[in-house]
Amino acid sequence: MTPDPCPITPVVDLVFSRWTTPILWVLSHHGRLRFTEIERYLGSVTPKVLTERLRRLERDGLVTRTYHAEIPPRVEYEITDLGRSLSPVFATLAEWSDEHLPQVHAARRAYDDMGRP
Amino acid sequence: MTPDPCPITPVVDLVFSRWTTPILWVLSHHGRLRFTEIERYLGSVTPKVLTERLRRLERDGLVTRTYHAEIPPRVEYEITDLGRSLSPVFATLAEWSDEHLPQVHAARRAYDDMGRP
DNA sequence: CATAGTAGGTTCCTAGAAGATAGTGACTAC
DNA sequence: GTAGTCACTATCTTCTAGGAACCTACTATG
Repeated sequence: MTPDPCPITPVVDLVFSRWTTPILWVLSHHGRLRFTEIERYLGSVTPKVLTERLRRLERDGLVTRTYHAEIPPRVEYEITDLGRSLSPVFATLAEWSDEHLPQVHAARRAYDDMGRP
Repeated sequence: MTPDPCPITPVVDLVFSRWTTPILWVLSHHGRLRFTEIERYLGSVTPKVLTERLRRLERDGLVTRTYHAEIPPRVEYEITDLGRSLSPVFATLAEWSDEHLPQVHAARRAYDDMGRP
């Protein structure tokens, strides 16, 4: 009984699952990066999760993975045109954030101060 | 060591956690709704999770909750102006979806067909 | 009188995802 | 021969979303 499901749910699952936006962000701002470089930029992600996310982004066509069979191995990740096409979405979101995020924080303070000790 | 964290992460956590977009969607398209009406529109959400999400949206100032002390009780939820201000974000996202989602599906098919049996 | 139904939840329990920790292979530098 | 590099995997623990059942306080039905 879902007569009117939200039409953007598929995109939300695609683009806004955990770690995907930070990964796309660093790749779009620093170009081609190696695994450990992404890891360092993100700061707190574990290799297991980062591998999972990158594999998924690769499968979805948002990043490319280039493996160089050297010792030690070298793998480079790069954002694709499809991934870059998301930038208007991120821009709109950043704009909303600048304009309205303070209101959210104010609402939270008001809610927390109201009879919930 | 996060010299350049993704600036939209706070908004992503706010707006794109599980069930929040569908909830905002039905509230923006059907106006003032009761708990069970939202439940029916979403179809597969459990009351526990729906309560949690609505409380959080209320705290963040994106929806209002109006309690009528009747028997049986009646509670109405409505989207706020702050919540409505997100519609450009959703519109950009819907647009991207229309234009690029097929490419994502094509990328997935290509990836799955390529040597991963 | 005894069920059954109603609205808006809560309580308890389980399954799956995220996260923390340690290890691997094949080399190089000290 | 010990330590370090890189891109991961393997294993364990925690955390959260989800499922099923129950609650209050009433009304309507048989």
